[in-house]
Amino acid sequence: MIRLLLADDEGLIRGALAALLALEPDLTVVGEAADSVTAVQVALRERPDLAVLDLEMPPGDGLRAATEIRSKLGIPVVLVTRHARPAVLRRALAAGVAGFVPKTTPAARLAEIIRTVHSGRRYVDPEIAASALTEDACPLTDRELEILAVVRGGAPIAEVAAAVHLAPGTVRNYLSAAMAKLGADTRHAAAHHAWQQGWI
Amino acid sequence: MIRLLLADDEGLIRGALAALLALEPDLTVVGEAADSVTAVQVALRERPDLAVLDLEMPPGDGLRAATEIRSKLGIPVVLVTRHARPAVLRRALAAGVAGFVPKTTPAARLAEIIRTVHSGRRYVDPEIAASALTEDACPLTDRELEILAVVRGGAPIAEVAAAVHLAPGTVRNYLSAAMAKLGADTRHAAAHHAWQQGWI
DNA sequence: CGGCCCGCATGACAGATGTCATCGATTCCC
DNA sequence: GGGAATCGATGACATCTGTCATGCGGGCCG
Repeated sequence: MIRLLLADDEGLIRGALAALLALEPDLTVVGEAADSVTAVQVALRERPDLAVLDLEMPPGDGLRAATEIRSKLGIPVVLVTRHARPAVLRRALAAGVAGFVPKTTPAARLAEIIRTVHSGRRYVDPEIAASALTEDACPLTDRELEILAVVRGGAPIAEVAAAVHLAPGTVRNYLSAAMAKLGADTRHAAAHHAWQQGWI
Repeated sequence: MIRLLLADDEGLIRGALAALLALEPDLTVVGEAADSVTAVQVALRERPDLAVLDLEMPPGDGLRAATEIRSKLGIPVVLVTRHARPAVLRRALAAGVAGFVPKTTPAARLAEIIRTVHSGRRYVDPEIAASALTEDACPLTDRELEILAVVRGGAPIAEVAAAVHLAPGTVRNYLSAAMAKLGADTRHAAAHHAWQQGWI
């Protein structure tokens, strides 16, 4: 019997996934959580064999919870996400996640994936993995990404500069470089693009 | 026995919801679809008693499918959405949707809601309904919304003007008005805000 | 009819933004 | 130590953007 922790901020989805997994005789959900902080707490209390986490989960994201659960309990983590892009996959694997499942995956496959991961192997969505190998990596530097992340909310440059502790002129330089690399006309278009690619 | 159509573009969610609903003895899923066009086709073929549709579903959105299914089959539609804001609720109700369920709803409630709607009554998430009554309506005009929708992708003003067939100066005027109403510093912040509120 | 409001457009102007050349400080490597 | 590379910053300049005042035409209502 594989004991699972299930975390997703959307109650309907969390409950539906629980119902789906309850159909499997060898799986049992021993804990649920609606945010990443609770997820870690419940994991420490229930000591599940494996954790299934939604990536899009406040506060921050599920990746932090995944890292923490892995370091504190040493159990494998399966990450479920709607935003399945190569860059996201890279970050997830870097964080030591054992399973990477887009929400477009057929529901019937989830149980097998969980068993695969529980047995010590890894599972990565083949389509995303293929893209990750063929697609170019993100051409942006860390600073450029950091700045674009702030820009995404629509903030004017002065605010961005304050947020990242840089001079406004410097921010404009970084944005100029990022826009050139991305072929974007405005910093907002660049931020939009970077987000769609999963870079920020 | 209530015969259901289930449409959601995310296979994992669709399958999980099917598993959840299959637990109820009086509910049966007779058709599934992964996009709004297929949803209408399947509905016409299977003639379900009720349709459960995800709002965020390509192409366009689930609202179009909801309207079409209602007009062609006359059956009640339950709309499930992640983006539950008062403005979205208003649009859904205007389209004749009988049930409005945020994805944060506890999973256990979905079956009751479906029964309620099937019996001819309506169900609207109480929290969203309360906000819809107390919150101010959208202060933006149709043109302002149309323009903000184009702006959201990060396009420069010239492109926006071309997209909506207006002079660039006029676009700036509309944006200026919208930004004033929304208290935003830039058109991008305004577009971001309008989207968060579900206005575009 | 005449006034009035509204949608659309224009022009002018200040301030924000994108581009570019350059410079100081730090680090790394030979 | 010298030199190259990198990061952060500055200043100048052309453009783009946001604001405001204004004008034109078409409905609407008294």
